[in-house]
Amino acid sequence: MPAGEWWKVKFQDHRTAAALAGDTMERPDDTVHVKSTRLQCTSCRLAPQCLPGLLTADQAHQFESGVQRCQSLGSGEHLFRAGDPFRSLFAVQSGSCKEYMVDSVGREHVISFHFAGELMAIDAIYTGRHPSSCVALTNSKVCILPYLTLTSLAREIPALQKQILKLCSREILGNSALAGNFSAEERLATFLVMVAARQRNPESTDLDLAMTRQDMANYLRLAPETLSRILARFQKMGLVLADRRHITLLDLDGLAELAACMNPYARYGRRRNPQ
Amino acid sequence: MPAGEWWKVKFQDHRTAAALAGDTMERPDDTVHVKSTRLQCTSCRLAPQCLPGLLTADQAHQFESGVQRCQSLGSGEHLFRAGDPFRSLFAVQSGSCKEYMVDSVGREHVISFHFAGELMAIDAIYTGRHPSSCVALTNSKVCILPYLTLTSLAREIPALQKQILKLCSREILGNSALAGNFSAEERLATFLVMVAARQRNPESTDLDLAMTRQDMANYLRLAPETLSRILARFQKMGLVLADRRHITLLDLDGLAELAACMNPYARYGRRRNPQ
DNA sequence: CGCTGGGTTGACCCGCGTCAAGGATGGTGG
DNA sequence: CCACCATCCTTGACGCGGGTCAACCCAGCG
Repeated sequence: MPAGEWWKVKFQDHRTAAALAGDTMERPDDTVHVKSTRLQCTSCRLAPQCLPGLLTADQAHQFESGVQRCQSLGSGEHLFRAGDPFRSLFAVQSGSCKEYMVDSVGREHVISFHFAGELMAIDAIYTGRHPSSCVALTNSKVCILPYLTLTSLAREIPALQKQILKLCSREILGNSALAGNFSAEERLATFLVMVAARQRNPESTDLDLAMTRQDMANYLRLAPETLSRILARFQKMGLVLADRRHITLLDLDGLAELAACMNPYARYGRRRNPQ
Repeated sequence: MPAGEWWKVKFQDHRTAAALAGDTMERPDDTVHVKSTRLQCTSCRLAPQCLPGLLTADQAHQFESGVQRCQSLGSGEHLFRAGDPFRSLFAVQSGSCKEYMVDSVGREHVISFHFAGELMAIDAIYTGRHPSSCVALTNSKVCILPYLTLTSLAREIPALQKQILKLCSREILGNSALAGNFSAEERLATFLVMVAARQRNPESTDLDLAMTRQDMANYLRLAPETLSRILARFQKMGLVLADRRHITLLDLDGLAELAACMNPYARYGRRRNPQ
């Protein structure tokens, strides 16, 4: 029995639009689910932090014509589901998505949220199937990056290869920030600071969260009630101003301090106690 | 301010043998810390699941001469420390390592354990510095894979590029297994099943853990006392037989069931209720 | 021997989950 | 325009899982 066998995951077997879209990518004639209305990488303001980040204009064009197609997702629509065959990576162009798994007891575990400029489905490369499901939290646009095309292109364009690995690394880094043994308060503070750094305008301290309290709580391993209470406490402490999904961070330094400095998104040079 | 700035991590500033070893790799004349006693990839029994996994014999030779050097680590010795500049990835050849971070309050958070055949330090690619520290749990040997050499080699050998991405994916997949909102019991069960699948002989149900209960507990977000108690409970239930660091898994199916089927390492076709 | 570090066990308690009720908001239809 | 409802969010009361503290055991070792 080859070593690979032991890594197989337990799949839910759902057919989805995304699986079809994945198929589509390998057979470019079939254009179902692939909308033509799309932003060019060369004019996308997120390009610097996305895959074409390190490319010259020429390379970006090559990249674009080689791999990029775009898919529109309505709020609540699935991009792929656990068990779908893996054919493409995805990049969020606008909007935001949630990756989650449902365990055998029926509990939902939110693996990660993905905002504009972020790469999705890296965890599917290993097994060749998506271990998690991905759903749009708001109306979103997602760039489809057929994996085979992407890797062969990466061979031609070293800067692209470099960027793919960087984004894989970022994914691992980001995940580890909340994985530690932190209190509910610390996790929430970390989350807020990280989201602030990852949103479209990272200078802004205004967050418009796309996810429900339930999703946030699942991600942070909290009950939604606890989340609500801690947020209320933060507000009393003057750290934030929370109005439903609109949250204003009043004291970023205070939050970062609560976050126990484990988050890799911490703004550089903004710390209260540099020591 | 470029987007990259916001991702900078707060570094501890330690100089280590590993940092030097990293330097060494870029200046091959300096052979300090690089032992010549090393196993060839072509004769390494772990090669199939390691980086040379998909290579032909010729390619493996090319890979080997291009990048592989070996470093011996005594138990408790550090491979790198948080803040060290990133120059190389590492692969465990024998023994096992612990990656951890220490937060601002002084608590240790174990990011991951790495066993033979596994890739380390992927999380350092993004920032160019190691966010975590890595220490050998037992006497270990580690293959040093200079990053620049590795990526340029990956361009020449598509199978190598493919394998690098697969291992990155595995890393992400593995991390997410324990990240969810599981009970202490579920996390421990998942851990045991995962370690069993990852050890040298995955058929064996005998584990010789290299880490202390404290390390295990830190990794599982538990107090060592809780870990001890749950292990005792597992023993009473006939699931395991625990004698200090030697643990025999008596009922793998029972453990996998407790693990709530969220671990990607679950053995295929061994489930009690396939339904 | 005694010392040391790791592991176990028991008693107690607190952080957070659970359960339940109530409030706000937005969509839909009348 | 309002009535109605579903969904999301908040708040309070209470209980439990697992953390904390302390004592003890056990193996290894000088």
